[in-house]
Amino acid sequence: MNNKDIKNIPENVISRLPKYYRYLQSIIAHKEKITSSELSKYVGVSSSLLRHDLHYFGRFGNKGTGYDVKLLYNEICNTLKLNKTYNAVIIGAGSLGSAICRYYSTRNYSIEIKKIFDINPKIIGVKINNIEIQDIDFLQEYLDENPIDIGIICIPEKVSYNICSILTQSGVKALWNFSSSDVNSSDNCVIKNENLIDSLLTLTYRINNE
Amino acid sequence: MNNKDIKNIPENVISRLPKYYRYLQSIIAHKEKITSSELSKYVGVSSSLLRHDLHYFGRFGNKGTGYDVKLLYNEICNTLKLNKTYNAVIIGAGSLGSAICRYYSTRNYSIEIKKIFDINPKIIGVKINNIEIQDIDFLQEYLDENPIDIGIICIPEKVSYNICSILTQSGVKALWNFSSSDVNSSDNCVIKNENLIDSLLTLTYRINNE
DNA sequence: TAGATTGTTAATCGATTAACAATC
DNA sequence: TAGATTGTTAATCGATTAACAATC
Repeated sequence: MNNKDIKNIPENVISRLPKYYRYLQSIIAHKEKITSSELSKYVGVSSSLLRHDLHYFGRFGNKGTGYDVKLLYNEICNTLKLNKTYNAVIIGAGSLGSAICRYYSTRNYSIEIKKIFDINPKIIGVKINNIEIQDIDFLQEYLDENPIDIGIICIPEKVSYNICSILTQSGVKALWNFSSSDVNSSDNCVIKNENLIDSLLTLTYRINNE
Repeated sequence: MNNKDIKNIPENVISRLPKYYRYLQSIIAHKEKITSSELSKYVGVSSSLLRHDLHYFGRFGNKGTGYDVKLLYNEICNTLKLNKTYNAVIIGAGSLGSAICRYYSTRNYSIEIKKIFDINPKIIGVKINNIEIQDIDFLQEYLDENPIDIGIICIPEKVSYNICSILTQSGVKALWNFSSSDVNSSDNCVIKNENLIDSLLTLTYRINNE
């Protein structure tokens, strides 16, 4: 397997890697080996699919005995590129923005929240877990001087379009969008729309039909 | 198409309906007709897929002219069962629980947040958008007396397992789980795991490989 | 060695796209 | 009527599962 093929890996495969990763993380301290059927059971996929997924990236197991937990954990870590730190800013210090700020600033998940930006003068200067809320008017200036990888959008849909343009045009590599209107994908920026309303609406369907 | 077939509709189809629904909602006041190719463009699918999706539920269009916006909106509304109100409780009044409470109590999305439960005595009795925070010790009692459809889990993974059992055994029909450990699916309860860490970890992969 | 489990290909299953007859 | 667009089936594409040789 060489790097040229990396681009062709299906989204579905990528989306399962964090599940494997998190389970391995949770057992790494007290378990040395794990088989594909054990690991797959915890994640809720077939062992065949798990092995098929890993096969995109290399050969990490031992025939007969399974996988070394530490080794497989590190391999998935490398694959997901979690060895470096990603700088992020949150746009919007409302309750959702604050919640996400608290969530990630207290965990160690290779993302570092550098600033929160908001439009409300009353809260500018306030700190959330030692991260300062700054005036949104200084966003452009801040981005010009600081390399930011990820923009986390927690503002209403009506104002999010302009802000997203500023972010993508300033070289931000990914947008994680919690506003209720989807951001269209663009060539130079990875977009992940996290629409909580859509998610809830499928729940109401399933309540009635399962 | 008869109701017996309803159970066999693919998840993928269901997950696109809210996207159609939201776009129709946004134009319902100023647009009367829409074609499959217009609507599909906004949602980011092919027109063929859109028509194929709708075909699972019936025939709502007019050959030659497309779909009546109001009519299609209402049909999707019916399909997703959004005509009734779903009672919900939030477990955990931390920043994420509070954020979700504010989000849904100020919007009109067929879900009604009835109570928030928390373990912290300092905030019990406090109201968020007129919804009271109540002692988690009274959860069982509350559920015995009030029919709740949806439980929204915003507490750490370590305590979420017990709470989820209480909820499912008390007849709650769906769990919307924001804790960082997945809840396993069960026969009598619809589970939707909304793992924000997994979502972020796929973003780091895509930043490096797209 | 015997037993177990991976890595890998082929078979199956399901989802999307293409095509076009029906018809407004 | 002529043009446009749906509804619907068949064709294609992609994802999952099954199977088993390789081998620890």
